[in-house]
Amino acid sequence: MSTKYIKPTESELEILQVLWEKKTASVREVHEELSKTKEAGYTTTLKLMQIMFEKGLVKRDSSMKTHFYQPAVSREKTQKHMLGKMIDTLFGGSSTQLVMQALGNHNTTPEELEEIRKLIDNLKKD
Amino acid sequence: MSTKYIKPTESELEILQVLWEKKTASVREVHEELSKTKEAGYTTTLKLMQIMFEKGLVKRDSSMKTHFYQPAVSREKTQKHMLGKMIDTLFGGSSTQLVMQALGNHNTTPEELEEIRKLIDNLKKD
DNA sequence: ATTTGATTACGAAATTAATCGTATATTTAT
DNA sequence: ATAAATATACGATTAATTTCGTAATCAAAT
Repeated sequence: MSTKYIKPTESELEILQVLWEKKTASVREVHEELSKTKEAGYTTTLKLMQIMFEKGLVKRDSSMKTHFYQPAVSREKTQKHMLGKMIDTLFGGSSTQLVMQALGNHNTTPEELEEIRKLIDNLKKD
Repeated sequence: MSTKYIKPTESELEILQVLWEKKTASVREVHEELSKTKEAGYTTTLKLMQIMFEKGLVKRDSSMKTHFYQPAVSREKTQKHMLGKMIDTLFGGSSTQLVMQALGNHNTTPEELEEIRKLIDNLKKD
């Protein structure tokens, strides 16, 4: 049952992001959301979501006139894949380098730092 | 002097990776390196590097028959951009989430963990 | 019933990215 | 000098992604 990984394209990721957030949404809703930051026609969003359905990136309930879509791939799994790829192609395989870069450049609150430190302590136990 | 950021494509990134590593290289050298993991013709690599030159992603010395190429964008700046984008579109804007995911999924040696911990301690001081 | 509005389906154009073949030039070896 | 090997230039093709127009369908309002 090795469902092979389907790599979402740039635009598909934007749509997935909305779906991960809303859990369920119509094309209209997704489109409204995307329109906040992007310029594109309604049918473009529709078409993309139809393609995503064919690819198996989203599920949909088409029992009503307005179809409702849900993500069919988890955010976590997608994160993991893309992170891995990024570590490979941009950080020479070193996740540490990535972590250092991420922590260094983006501001993180002391609370978050503490959380990460706890995780490190836990990892060290193995 | 705001040189606008040029986003490398997937293939361009692979080439940049080689150049960042080697500092300077001919098309042949880059191609050999890519061939270890990828199947593509020599002229494909050549063409890509020519396009990258036009875009300003690489510099080149064409005073000899064999041209020598160098990266024209820094690894750090590229990492920063792509990381930022990824944090936005995939981790809901939380760099902490990305760090946790990276540390959790990819195996990191105790030494590296220690290094990260030190960084965290330093960041906390501010 | 008929019109109006919203929705999906679908094909095709437009754009961007990647691949490759062929011509031409340059260097090296014979 | 000539042939062989190696480079670049460049156009063309293919492939992948994104965009959109138009028709068909359905629901709601008149």
